[in-house]
Amino acid sequence: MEIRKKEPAPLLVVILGPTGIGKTRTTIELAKKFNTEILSADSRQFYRELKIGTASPTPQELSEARHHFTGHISVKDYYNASIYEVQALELLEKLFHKMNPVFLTGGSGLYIDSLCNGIDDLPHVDQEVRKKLLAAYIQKGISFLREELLRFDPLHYEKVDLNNPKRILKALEVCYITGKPYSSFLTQPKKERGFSILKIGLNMDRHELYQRINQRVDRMIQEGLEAEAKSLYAFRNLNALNTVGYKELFDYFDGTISREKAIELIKRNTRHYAKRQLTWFARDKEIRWFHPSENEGIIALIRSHVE
RNA sequence: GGGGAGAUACCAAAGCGGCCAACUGGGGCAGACUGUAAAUCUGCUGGCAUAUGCCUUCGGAGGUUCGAAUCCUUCUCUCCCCA
Repeated sequence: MEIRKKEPAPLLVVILGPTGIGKTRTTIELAKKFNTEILSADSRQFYRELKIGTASPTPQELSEARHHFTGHISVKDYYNASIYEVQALELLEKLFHKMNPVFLTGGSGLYIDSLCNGIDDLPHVDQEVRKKLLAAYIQKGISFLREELLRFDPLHYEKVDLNNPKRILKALEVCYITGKPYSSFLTQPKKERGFSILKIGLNMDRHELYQRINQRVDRMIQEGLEAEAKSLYAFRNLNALNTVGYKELFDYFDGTISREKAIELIKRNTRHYAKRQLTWFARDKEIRWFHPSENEGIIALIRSHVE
């Protein structure tokens, strides 16, 4: 029998890193070089109404390389990492027929992970159940959530952060809907993907990064972030607007804080966010780290993986 | 020139004789995180030590006291009011 040479698996190159590090620019250059396209893994650039404040790729940048998952949904839509996993996987399969590698870039660790490793299947959210739970929490406090969780899912109770209402709320939601413990839906094994993955992390000296972030916020203000936020003020209670760059300006519009204070807070909160991203990425040992200026090294590494 | 208020750790700000290495907030640092994640949550933050602990701090210098960030004297500086 003839042994056929196995088709090499297509490659997904993930360009990740903290906000403001220069992922967009770097990835566009790479996409041009490899004549391919880009998927975004930035949970806020998904929203088409959010442009300036999320540093979404500009029309000019979009014309340089084809992007996916930027502005594909509205702030009014419900979305999560699982939906993203399904959609991104579907798209990737199509793209790999025509090109290789394909780039993925963004800073949302959870979304990157759910595409790379998979995320467990959970029942769909029931808005009614969710509302009731939230109301109960607001009325009775977190101790109520803890008691409920202990009753419905003692296993998960042992593991969750009992100070974090969001975590408990999510778990209870699933318990209520299915009548089964939330933890029973959590199956550790990593999902197999039909492509290989190369993770490239971009990072630099912390002070340098923070300076870039501060400057970028000033630029956003110059580019009209305030007007953008104003136009979205009506949606301020939506989760998608619970976003750095918008929530602070909403407070300013309310008269709670000064304009200067709002800008200062945007800078600080962006810095905090960048740190959280770095903490998330730090535990992923597969990431190969580079300074954004190390183009040659990055290209060489990708080449060696594409063959 | 006269009168008053104050100087506390990176910043702001409590403490006003022992329970103070010093409340609290901010900032900074570190961390957790399987679903609206740019969200949500946690810890540390004078130095050394795994820790009991030890060492150096509350503008400077003296003093009172068993014991001071806290009381007294004095010096320096800041702020406010009247000239």
